[in-house]
Amino acid sequence: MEKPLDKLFDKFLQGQAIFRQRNTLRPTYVPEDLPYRDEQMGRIGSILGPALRGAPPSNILCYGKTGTGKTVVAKYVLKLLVSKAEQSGITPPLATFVNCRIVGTNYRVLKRLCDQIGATMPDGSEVPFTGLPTDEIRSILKKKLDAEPNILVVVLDEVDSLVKRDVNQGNDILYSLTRMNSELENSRISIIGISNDLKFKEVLDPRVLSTLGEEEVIFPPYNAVELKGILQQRVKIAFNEGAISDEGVINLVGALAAQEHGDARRALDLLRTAGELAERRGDEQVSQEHVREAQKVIERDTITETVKTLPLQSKAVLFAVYALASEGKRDIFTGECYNVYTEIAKILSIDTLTQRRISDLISELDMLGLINTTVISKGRYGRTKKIRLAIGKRQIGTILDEDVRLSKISKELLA
DNA sequence: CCTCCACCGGAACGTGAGGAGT
DNA sequence: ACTCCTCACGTTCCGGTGGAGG
Repeated sequence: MEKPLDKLFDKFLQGQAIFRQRNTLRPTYVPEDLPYRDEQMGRIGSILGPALRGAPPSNILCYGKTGTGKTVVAKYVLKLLVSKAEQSGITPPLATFVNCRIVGTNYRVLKRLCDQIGATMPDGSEVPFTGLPTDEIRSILKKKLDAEPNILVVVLDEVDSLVKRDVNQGNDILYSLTRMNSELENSRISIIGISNDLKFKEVLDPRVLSTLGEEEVIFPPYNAVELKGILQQRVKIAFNEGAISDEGVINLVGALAAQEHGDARRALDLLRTAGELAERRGDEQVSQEHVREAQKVIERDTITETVKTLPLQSKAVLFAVYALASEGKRDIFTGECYNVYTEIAKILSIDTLTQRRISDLISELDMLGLINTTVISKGRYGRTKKIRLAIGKRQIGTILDEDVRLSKISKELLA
């Protein structure tokens, strides 16, 4: 126990730790330069450029899957724009950033904007979290903006989640923001919407779309070569020299992430986890072995997370599958699963749902990748779904056991 | 070739919680 | 305080179906 720890601390003392700047591998980090996104940066830059001359830029919609650099490019260009304006002695545009997945409502979006541009209540205090009519906070924002000529650039990250949560409300927010322009005398607002969902446009109100979607910028996924380039760049700043054992490590990370539809965030996450793993073990270098291990860790973590956050009914269904699998059954049919589920529900004293509903829950578990199902016909003996656990029994068992309600019955049932 | 099992999965409807408007 | 909507979650009802066995 003492020895490896001793060794580990020694490493830190000698400054031989693996990381130089771990934070540069986190998704929030904006690097000095962004490879392979010249085209997108160019587009956004040329659209925002007029802001330097005091002219309002068009609104922009950015599309692309997760980890394709949308957010980071937006941040990067804005940062540059602001600093350029400052250098030239021009009032810089007000750059604000709102993540719509976290800040989910009309009011809170406005509140965030007020905070970021320093709009306050008439008495100078901060805008309250709640309690004001939405109209009022809107006019506070307007007043502050119009006090002097400003250009406000609003980045709405993950706008699609806004509309997904509530189509009407989402459209309302966007509509009220775009419309605010015509109510302002001195200032202008321009919006950069960022969306993961390519179909996002379809559910958008046409009035909103016509103003919001003036310009569109597409972010394609990175391919394996590009991912490798990005990794190489980050490795230089994130890790100490020689901390990566060989070229193969980066290639492997790149290849694994490329399989995940070119998600750079995943790639960097994988690299960081691999580094942390190596560090924790007191190894001097990150090897391919660490990367593979890290892949497993990440996978396991996401599975654990999805199972944990499952509603109790779904857990009960999963438990039923697990119980049957533990009895050595490889293939489980809906009927059997339902019977066991009924037992479990009884013991848990929760409502016993109908088979129809359970059938849907089973499909959901399939979508989440926790089980695999195929519809098969057993001829004379009917048509049903063949269910299999998609993950290790051991892992499912331990996670389900963490739920107090289920851990009680696991003994009862297996007895 | 037909039958008929045991479920699939679509559709319409019921219910209660939570928000927005008034 | 009140009504009106919308949603998520469930239920009921039911037509549909691949293929083993007659």
